Amino acid sequence: MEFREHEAIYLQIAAHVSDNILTGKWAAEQKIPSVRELAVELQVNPNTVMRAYEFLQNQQEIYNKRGLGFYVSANGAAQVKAYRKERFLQQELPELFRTMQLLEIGIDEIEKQYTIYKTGK
Amino acid sequence: MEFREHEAIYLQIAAHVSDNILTGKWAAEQKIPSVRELAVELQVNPNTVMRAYEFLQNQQEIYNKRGLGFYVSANGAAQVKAYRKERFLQQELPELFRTMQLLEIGIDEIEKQYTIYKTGK
Amino acid sequence: MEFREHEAIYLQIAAHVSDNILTGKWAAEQKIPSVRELAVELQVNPNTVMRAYEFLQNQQEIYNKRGLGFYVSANGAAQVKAYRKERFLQQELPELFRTMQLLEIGIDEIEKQYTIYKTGK
Amino acid sequence: MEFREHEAIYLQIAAHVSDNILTGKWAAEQKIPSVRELAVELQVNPNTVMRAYEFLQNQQEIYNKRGLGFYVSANGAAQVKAYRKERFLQQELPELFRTMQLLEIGIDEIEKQYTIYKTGK
DNA sequence: GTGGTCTAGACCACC
DNA sequence: GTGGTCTAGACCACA
Repeated sequence: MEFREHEAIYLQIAAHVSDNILTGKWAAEQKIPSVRELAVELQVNPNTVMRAYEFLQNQQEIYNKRGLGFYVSANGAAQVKAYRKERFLQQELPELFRTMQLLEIGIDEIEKQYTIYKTGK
Repeated sequence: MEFREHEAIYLQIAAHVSDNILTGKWAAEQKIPSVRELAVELQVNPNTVMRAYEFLQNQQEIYNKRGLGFYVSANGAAQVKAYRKERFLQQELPELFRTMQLLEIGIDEIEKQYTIYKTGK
Repeated sequence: MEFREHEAIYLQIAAHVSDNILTGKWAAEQKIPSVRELAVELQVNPNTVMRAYEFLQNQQEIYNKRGLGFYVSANGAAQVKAYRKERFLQQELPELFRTMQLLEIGIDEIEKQYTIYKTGK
Repeated sequence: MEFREHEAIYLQIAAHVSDNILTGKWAAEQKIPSVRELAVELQVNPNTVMRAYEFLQNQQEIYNKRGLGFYVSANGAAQVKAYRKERFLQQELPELFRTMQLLEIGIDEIEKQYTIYKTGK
């Protein structure tokens, strides 16, 4: 996995884990990779993975069973989805619209690109 | 002007100046506020404004006339716009689409929000 | 290290680092001294070293690993060399020739001085 | 006339005037353009031209007749030439040789470029 | 430990 | 007046 330059690595890891929970790849109550495992896989310092897990624990997407590891929360996926949807509609979208206006890009252009995106996959 | 917590102030200033160039508020070949002026206006240290100007100079949006101050590049607005449009279409939009897919949000939802946004203004 | 009067210190530091990369003293992918270390060694403010490193990063001679330090770019030396060679041939040399003409100095004089230089070392 | 970015304008003007004296375009004891004339021609502030003239006066390449203007010194050309030749041999050339060594450029390459330069003109 | 940002204040060359 | 550089010192996020 390669990391973007300008975002903290632990946040990128958290997002990555979040994605796996959201898509159901890691189901509720299921154990996720140990800190060390993931650290080796991603070639980062274990502390950094730990920080990502702590972050997700604070958001109650995952929880810790002492001595066993981290597990996906019962309603993990739902929670993540609700949280991110909220943020998407309240923050990201308005920002997008502002940018569009500044760059004089119409909603039709977005639709066009969307079609391209969907067919291109 | 108020600054967001998580982004470097000098980058926010640069973005602000960039916007003014993009919208044509500051036309090509026109002088922009001096480092000291803007520093007073924004209530930050002159060094911070200086960093923002350096950044924009590197991107060739503005240039310096020795002893006179900073000026908007001849094709400043066009350049900024082309650069940002490119980035928007190549990077931000695909990312947006990926998020939409993940959150199961359709293009119709975007259109709906867009209408709300436009009428709300 | 002593600094010339008329050139910004941070540029002299950058040139110094560049030389070390060019000569292969600091090999590709190798860590270079931390900002603080070099600041102590050169007896300058850390900010000044930081500016030098920023400059070199912009030129893609070095890059930053978050939390770890600055590293020589993969093709750092090659890039520096190509860049400087280009500049030498395209800019410095023609300027030299113009000066020679103006001062009525022939190529033979250059050769003579070159011999002196090489033997004198 | 266009000015290089990184060198003080008044020094570039001085060099330009010096060239004219050196080549004999402006002969000894002959009047050179007035400060204002040159300022208009070069589109710079008269103060800047004045500074260049002061600089040349210090080097005794030109002198001032009060109320009349600036004149090329009796032995202006000779003086300029001697001064610049000295600097060329003592400073510029050794620097050049050092660069050549660093970039692994031999004297033969210089000769080759010189031939190209001379025939190209 | 690493870089990154910011402030305050100073001094300078240049136009 | 303009930018440009430098220092000292602080605080922060990140690995």
